[in-house]
Amino acid sequence: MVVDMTSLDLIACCKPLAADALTDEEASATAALFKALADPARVKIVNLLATSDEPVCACEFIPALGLSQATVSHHLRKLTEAGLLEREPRGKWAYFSLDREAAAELAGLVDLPEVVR
Amino acid sequence: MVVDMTSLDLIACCKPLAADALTDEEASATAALFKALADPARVKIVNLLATSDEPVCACEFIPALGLSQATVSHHLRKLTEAGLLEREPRGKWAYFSLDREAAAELAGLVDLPEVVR
DNA sequence: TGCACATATCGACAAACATCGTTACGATGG
DNA sequence: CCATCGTAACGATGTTTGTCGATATGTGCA
Repeated sequence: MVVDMTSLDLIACCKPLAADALTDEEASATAALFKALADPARVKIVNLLATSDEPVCACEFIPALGLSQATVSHHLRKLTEAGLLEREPRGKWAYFSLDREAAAELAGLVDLPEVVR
Repeated sequence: MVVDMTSLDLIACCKPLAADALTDEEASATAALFKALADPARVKIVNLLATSDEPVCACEFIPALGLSQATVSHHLRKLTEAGLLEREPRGKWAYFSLDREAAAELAGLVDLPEVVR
């Protein structure tokens, strides 16, 4: 996208923005985290895990969410890939728990007050 | 999806989940907020606004994001609809600023420590 | 009034996504 | 070893979403 910059007379409406803006990579990484939570089913999963002090069996989410086993597995995968969940196999069951560190990182992201200077 | 429930011997792997789970409406509302931020361009917009103590002209975002005017307008609309941005027309320009109240609400959402009990 | 400009909206298109039935993988228990 | 059961992966399908060019709307200015 090449723009004709031969004249400078188009700068009229406002002052330059902050110089320390997010890079493409930072913005994409942040968006990926939010994307992992951008679904009601995944919000419920995180909520259920946040209110449980013990890992939760995958089978619990199926009735709790009212979705098929395949769909629940899909959502658990998305959250795990995003780093928000930890997966712990126990025999033939899979137990999931919140990655508290990732949750803290997420909390730091939206903690704007410090960013506001 | 009708399941044969004539016997109860399938309850074996874990204990019941917390009773105070999110409702469908709560989960959807929360997901909608995250969905608004689930895009790198929108993350950048919020970041730029968070680091500016004054409203920012819409035209600033076009070079900052490297996207077309139509696309930038689309993203600003999404964020505004989600309640995260405030739109203020000034003559033929449109100025945007962060809705600090909505940002605080978002911060409260991911502030898990209290939910962890 | 009419032109120039900033922004919003429309229509279209490709990519990503949620959902599910089915199948494959692994572990348990007889 | 075989049958069973829980979970993950595959393939398909309908929906949503990001992107852009073109057009419409609306404002300021000569």
